[in-house]
Amino acid sequence: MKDLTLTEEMFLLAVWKLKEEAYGVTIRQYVSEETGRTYPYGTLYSALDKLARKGFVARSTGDPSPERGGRRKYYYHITGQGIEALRAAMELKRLLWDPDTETALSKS
Amino acid sequence: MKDLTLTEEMFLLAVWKLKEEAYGVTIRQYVSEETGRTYPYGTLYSALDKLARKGFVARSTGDPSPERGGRRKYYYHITGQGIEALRAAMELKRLLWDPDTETALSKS
DNA sequence: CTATTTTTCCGAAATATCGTAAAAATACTC
DNA sequence: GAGTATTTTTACGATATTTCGGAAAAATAG
Repeated sequence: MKDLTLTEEMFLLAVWKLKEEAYGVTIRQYVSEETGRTYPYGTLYSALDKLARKGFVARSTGDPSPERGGRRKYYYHITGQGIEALRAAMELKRLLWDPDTETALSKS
Repeated sequence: MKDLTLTEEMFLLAVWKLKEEAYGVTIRQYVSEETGRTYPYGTLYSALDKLARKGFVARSTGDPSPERGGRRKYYYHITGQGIEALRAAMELKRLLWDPDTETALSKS
């Protein structure tokens, strides 16, 4: 099972959070707002590609009827596997982060 | 402000958790147990080096009086900056992960 | 045809990870 | 103290992976 990169994790969370509205631009904007860091499109789409290839997101073509023209959007949806990966990653971090958790060594 | 890699985050958490007992071998073992993944020493020490250079951990020479000989240990301690970095990273993740949190876009 | 929005492309540069043999430092034994 | 066993760290080239930039292309409405 491949791990999630930090940025992958970030973008995956964004996809998850944005639900029906997750496409390139909104994802980028969302991550930018939350992290204070703006990623170039190269990074964004490359990460989304990797997520798709790992089966953590799926892509669907958007309806071609926006407000003022412009290229068709591709929406991203988190998959079951994606949710699972996210949940596992978060679980691990929470476990480690939780101050009450004993370490294996501290029990000696 | 440099970000933490996923593995860096991992090792930093381990250092933090192991407190006075954090040196190469215990760190490696701890991470291995928690994640189910064993990192080679190259990866381990390279990550610790980077953490040290970023000021997130400090290194101190251990007392040379173990049980059965062997090279001197170098203990790692998390620094204030390290704690701050960890806290920030965790905070962000918790925020994003928390299902109740509204997205900027969902408020429209 | 023009304006607009979104995605793609792609090589270069930066980083991360691997593996493992070797070196260093120390205690123990006689 | 010399040799041996033990523990831990270091070194480092080779791979692999990520990230960057941003101009260009695609798709669409007016």
